[in-house]
Amino acid sequence: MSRERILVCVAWPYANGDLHVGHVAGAYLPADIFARYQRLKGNQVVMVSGSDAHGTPIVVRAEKEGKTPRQVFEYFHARFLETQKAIGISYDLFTHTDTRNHHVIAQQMFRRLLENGRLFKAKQKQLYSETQGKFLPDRLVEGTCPICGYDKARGDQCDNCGNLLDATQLINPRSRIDGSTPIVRESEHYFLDLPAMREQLLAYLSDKDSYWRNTVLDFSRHYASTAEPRAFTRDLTWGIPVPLPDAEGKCIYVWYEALLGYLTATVEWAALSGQPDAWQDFWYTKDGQVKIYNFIGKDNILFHTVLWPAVLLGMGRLGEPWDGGRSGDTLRFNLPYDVPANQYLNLGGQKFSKSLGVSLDVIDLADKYGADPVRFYLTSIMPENKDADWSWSDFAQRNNSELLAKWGNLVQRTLSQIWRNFEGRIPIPGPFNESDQAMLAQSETAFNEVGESLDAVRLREALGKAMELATATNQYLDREAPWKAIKADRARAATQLYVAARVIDSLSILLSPFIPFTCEAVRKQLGYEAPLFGEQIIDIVGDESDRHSVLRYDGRRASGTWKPSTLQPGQLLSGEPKGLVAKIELPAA
RNA sequence: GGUGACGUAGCUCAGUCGGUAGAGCAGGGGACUCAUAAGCCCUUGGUCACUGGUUCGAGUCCAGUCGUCACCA
Repeated sequence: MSRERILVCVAWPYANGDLHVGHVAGAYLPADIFARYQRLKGNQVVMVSGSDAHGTPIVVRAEKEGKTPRQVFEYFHARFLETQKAIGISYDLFTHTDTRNHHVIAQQMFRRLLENGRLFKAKQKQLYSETQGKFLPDRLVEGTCPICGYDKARGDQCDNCGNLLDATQLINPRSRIDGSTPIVRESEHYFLDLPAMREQLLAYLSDKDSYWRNTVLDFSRHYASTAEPRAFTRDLTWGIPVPLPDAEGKCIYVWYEALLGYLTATVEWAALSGQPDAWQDFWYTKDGQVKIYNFIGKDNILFHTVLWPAVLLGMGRLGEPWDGGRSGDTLRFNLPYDVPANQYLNLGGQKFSKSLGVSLDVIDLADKYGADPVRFYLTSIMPENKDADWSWSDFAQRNNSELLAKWGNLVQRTLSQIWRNFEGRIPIPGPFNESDQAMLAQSETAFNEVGESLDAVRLREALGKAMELATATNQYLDREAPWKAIKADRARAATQLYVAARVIDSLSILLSPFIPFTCEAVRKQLGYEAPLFGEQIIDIVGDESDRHSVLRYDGRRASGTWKPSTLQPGQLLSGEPKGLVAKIELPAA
């Protein structure tokens, strides 16, 4: 198997509120499962994301709380780091969009698109506040909805009828800051020339039928074929300034610079790794061995399947300062290989909503129940094809009857017999009979079968296949009954328990992308020293004017490989086996 | 309003090229006892959202209706 390069790009959380399990189920967890699997396969994996630091909602929140936008985003950024570490999302780099690196490259992106004729200037009508002397962002205006008549519609959307609006459509508009009446004024902006790129985009989408999700592809094609120009800049105070002398007060539209984060985070990762050019292996190399995956929620599909490819195509090749002087005219960026977008996770039938208090704090859950029970449940209901719903009783039930009863108990019953009867050492097996061989063979083919589902990013299915092997192992034990054999034929019992332990060893790999903490613990019990995966570290990087905290992955000690167990007879267990998974008892509702 | 997706057992989901529905969990029964009363064996559950159409035959194709969701206007 040749070594592939896999770039796992994960949606950038917007730093104006905490993460909830919906975010985790939708993007971060699937990305992590996939990245862990690819690492086990021996591929070169880089997984990047970061906090989206700019934009109006952060400014609004800051004004409300009497803080600066920077204080707001830094507060949430720090919490994002803790949250994702707690739930075990193994980013190679989780950074943010207010770094010097990101600013520099974002402005370069703008210049490249302009030079390549992909941006053009046009006038746009916007609401302007005379009392404040600035253009008002759409969501800072309210007025009467022209569609339903609701009198508190926001400039971007009416909360009553749900229709999206243009602020200039509002009847009797007023500023949400001071209540004054804004006037309509023209503002000049840059637009991304999507019509000019329709053909190129459709060509990009033309060979995805065999593996893209059907919720993603048709939708994207339709949009690509009809796409109109889209604003690329905004009148904003908190963002990355348009790098032109006549563009005072204008910033790059937050959406685009956040997308660019996939590239800039890879660049930053490379620099932090001491191989400043290594990012090019992922974004430039055209050897057919690079695959870029974008893990996102369904609301972001078009941005990733159409707009981001358009930007990448539009940049064509890179100029200074990040191409190392190596790029030629024919080079262009690699585009996303797959965009396995998930649907939404709801909570008790309701959408997650910070303002309505419909939320589940991830750190809380991880503290209370452990990361793996949460990961296990979220994977088994992962909204791959349709919206899913978090249910507390289902969470407890799946934990107790599947994670604990099937997997945890399998480990416990096997290891405790070994501990008690074989002095805590993996027993030395005799000859394998047909039943033993079938059991071992099943555990070996499971690597292909589970791997096939993981490669196709069908994670629920992959977990299901791995759990089938756990069931088969329980069946093997019941069939063989080593607790009986131990009385009559100790050598036979040794073989049976060896086989079971070896399959458990394999299972600890097969399940590890999903429930890494539990699997690491099993391996420790089995007597292994080296961990399967590396460690996540919260780190402070950058020089004085660019200091920022990030989440990194240190994979130096990682030893896991996606291969069947070769468990050594005689290996000493680490101690008396004790339960891996706690039972979840919910208070009666 | 436009585009697209989804709606299958109490719950979570499979159903490939159309041939009167499957799994796991829950529920019911049983034999065992190594194990966190877990595991194993057997088993009860479905007008496949609705209405029409094509077909010898449709969960599976077509049209429409309803419901849910996302994006776009």
